[in-house]
Amino acid sequence: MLEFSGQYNITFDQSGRFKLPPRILSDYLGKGSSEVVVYCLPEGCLGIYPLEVWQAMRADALVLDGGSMLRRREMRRFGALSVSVLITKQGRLTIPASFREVCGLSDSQQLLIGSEVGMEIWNPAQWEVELAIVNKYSIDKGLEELDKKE
Amino acid sequence: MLEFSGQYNITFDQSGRFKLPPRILSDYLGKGSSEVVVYCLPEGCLGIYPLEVWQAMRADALVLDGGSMLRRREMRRFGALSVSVLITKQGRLTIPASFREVCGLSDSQQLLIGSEVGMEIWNPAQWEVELAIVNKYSIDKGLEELDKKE
DNA sequence: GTCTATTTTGGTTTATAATGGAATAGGAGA
DNA sequence: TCTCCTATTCCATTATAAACCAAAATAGAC
Repeated sequence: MLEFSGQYNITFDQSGRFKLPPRILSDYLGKGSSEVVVYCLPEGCLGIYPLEVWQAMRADALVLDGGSMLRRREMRRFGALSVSVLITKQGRLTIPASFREVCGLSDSQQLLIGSEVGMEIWNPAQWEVELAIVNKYSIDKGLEELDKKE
Repeated sequence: MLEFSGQYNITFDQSGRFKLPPRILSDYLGKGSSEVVVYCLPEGCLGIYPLEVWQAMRADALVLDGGSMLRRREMRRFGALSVSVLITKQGRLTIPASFREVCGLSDSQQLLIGSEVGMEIWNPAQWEVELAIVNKYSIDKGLEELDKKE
């Protein structure tokens, strides 16, 4: 069974909550905790990761050396752009308003997109753009491979 | 549960006090003390750190050897630009007027930004600039990764 | 040194927002 | 058609934030 896959329409209510699709809900709960981390990705979407997945991402990015200001910026990036939230008994998730705004997710209708290790929330219009980029990347790669063979 | 993370709007009252969001309040109190250190950062914001965190920062930054004048300057920097304050029973924090002025935080509406080991108070306009810097850094890093793969 | 005015501090109240839960309605599958 | 699952809406409770007020402390004038 594939985890954290597929595309879903989600609807935010007035309080900034949405309901997780049942299948995705069990993907998260299957990790043993109802705590997930919401993280603003530079691509312009929100990542929703199980705590342990996020901790691994964080560890990868950690800057050990560098001046104190660089170090602070790194901590600021993760501190400011991530927050942990709990999935309620009814499978609802509340995304803080500031996080939605930063990523252009103020409308109530958004997309929930699987990314294998977690889900991402995308503005439908921005998702179109991203999908085009992703496709173009694979097509270019394919052409490149062809060129090399010839 | 992630500590000292997220973004919040805060409002200073006429006495220069603001209320800590409940979650952030418990992050500070969880360190065992209601004493925190306010420190002017060169980025143009105010850092609010648990006492022990600030002591570690200070120890890292302090130049141990070097001429006595250099040493005095270091100590002067920490002395002049930091002050300890107490969180009240009601979760309020008073920032001395001089500290707010130095960092351009005279308006009543400001931002409280997580930095993993403490919080920072930012002027909303300045935060926009900083966020752009932080994002550019991660995007550049992402492009770099793509380049390496090709 | 005492009195007064002003600022600061702590607390209370009230309005607003967030949360949790339940009920209803819609759809899919048997 | 019936049943079960899911989605959406609504409501009640709780929590939070802003404003307000009173007491205390500080500073200044006389």
